[in-house]
Amino acid sequence: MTARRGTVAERAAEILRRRIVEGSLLPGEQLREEHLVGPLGISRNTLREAFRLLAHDGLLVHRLNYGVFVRELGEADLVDVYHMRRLVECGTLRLLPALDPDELASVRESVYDGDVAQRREDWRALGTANMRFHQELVGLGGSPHADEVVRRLLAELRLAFHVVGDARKWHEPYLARNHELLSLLEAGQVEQAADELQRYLRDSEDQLLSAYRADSAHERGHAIVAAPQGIPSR
Amino acid sequence: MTARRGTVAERAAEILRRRIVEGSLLPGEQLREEHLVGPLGISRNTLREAFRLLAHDGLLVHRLNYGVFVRELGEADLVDVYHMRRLVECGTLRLLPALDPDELASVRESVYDGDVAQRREDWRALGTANMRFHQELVGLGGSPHADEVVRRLLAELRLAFHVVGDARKWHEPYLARNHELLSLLEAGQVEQAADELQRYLRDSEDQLLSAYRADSAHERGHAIVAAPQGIPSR
DNA sequence: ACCATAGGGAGTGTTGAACAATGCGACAAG
DNA sequence: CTTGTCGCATTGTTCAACACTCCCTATGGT
Repeated sequence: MTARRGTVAERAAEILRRRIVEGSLLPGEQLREEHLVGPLGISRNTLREAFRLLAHDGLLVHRLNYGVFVRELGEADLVDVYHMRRLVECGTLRLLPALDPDELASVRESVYDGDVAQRREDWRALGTANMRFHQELVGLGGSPHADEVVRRLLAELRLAFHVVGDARKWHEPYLARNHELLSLLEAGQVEQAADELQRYLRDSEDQLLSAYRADSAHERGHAIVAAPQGIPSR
Repeated sequence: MTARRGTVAERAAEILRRRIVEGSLLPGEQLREEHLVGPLGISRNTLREAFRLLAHDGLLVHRLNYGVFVRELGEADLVDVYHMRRLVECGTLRLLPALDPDELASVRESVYDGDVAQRREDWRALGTANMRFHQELVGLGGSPHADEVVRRLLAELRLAFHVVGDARKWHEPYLARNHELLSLLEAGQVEQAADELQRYLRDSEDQLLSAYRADSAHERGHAIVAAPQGIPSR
């Protein structure tokens, strides 16, 4: 019947992860244990274990004795995610040794998946392919730790992408740059690839951040951010 | 009574973490639930939660339906840890903006702690101070993700240090280099500091790896190791 | 001696219910 | 508008029992 590899908690976590990534569960939303135990068909203890797995990926946050909530990414979080991505992704490329052409197979494949998605106008798939591209890029380094960190960073990023919506706008412009990065790697020019990736990530960050600011600007109607001290609020 | 902040599971995890770091629990050793539930005075579910926390830090590994074990670091793991440390620590230093002298306070303090420990010939404390030095170094970058990653890496390293024993030999030579790094930072020469840290970490890795090889050489009678071609190290 | 294979058993995985502990929010008082 | 208190909903933790899986060993065949 259902896939039976891994523990029940892992499978439950996978279901919840999908709901979060696809937007069925929105950032800030609370996940109540009693409301999920029934539909998922698992016990409370197992559900709590699934919560921990997702919290470990940064998708959920625990508030002691109050509940678990879908993580909300603030601007500072976004900046940190991109800071870390530049550190790990660019650093990995820079330290890359000469690589056989077939080592690039999985990278090439993810770019190809992006092409297909674009032709099909399947923007969600394009986003997924784009994420996988970066994952495979880091995978070239062969470092389990780096893989793990990037996996986590990309998972968090999906929270942000969902806030600003419109997957096409965010991912389509970068498909061409993925091609360019791939070409540079195939030519063995890792330094230039790293530099290009640096610009790439900075552009992506800028774009996302300005969208974030525009979004939060018209969203808060009253909550003035830093009310000047001493002045009566009305 | 006992400190009551945080959950019971977190406190239990802290106890176990200390036992692992201090060597009361050796790498490869199995932690059986029934044998720990009593002495820790907690229930099985809570203990399992503590296990998850430590597994997340890389100190324990789960084997499905078989048990949890204290993580054993192989050579490949060590290489990966240092690879990642160079990526994050050196990268952080390189991207550091001009910093106020008092931002270096905590770094200075950790170096000072190392001096004190050396005078007292408390080699365990010297090791701790050394670890904290690197943690504070990365802390200068102000990146929560980087902090978290380095915390994890250093926790794993303690496993390796315990295997080869003799804390003095591993930490004392680096105290002077900590001073040098601090001086470079105080002078605002972040690039040179990053370069020095690069050499620093490479030396540390080499030293630890050769000790590892010497150790495993007379320990294994037959099990030939397939030379781990994991991380491209140079 | 070597390899494959079928139990046995130890220990984890999961459940469900019960009780304890705590933070939140509403309401009341200054 | 702030401060303080109280009730309650929700989580934190415990406990006992059962189901399930994998490791190990012994058995049999070659």
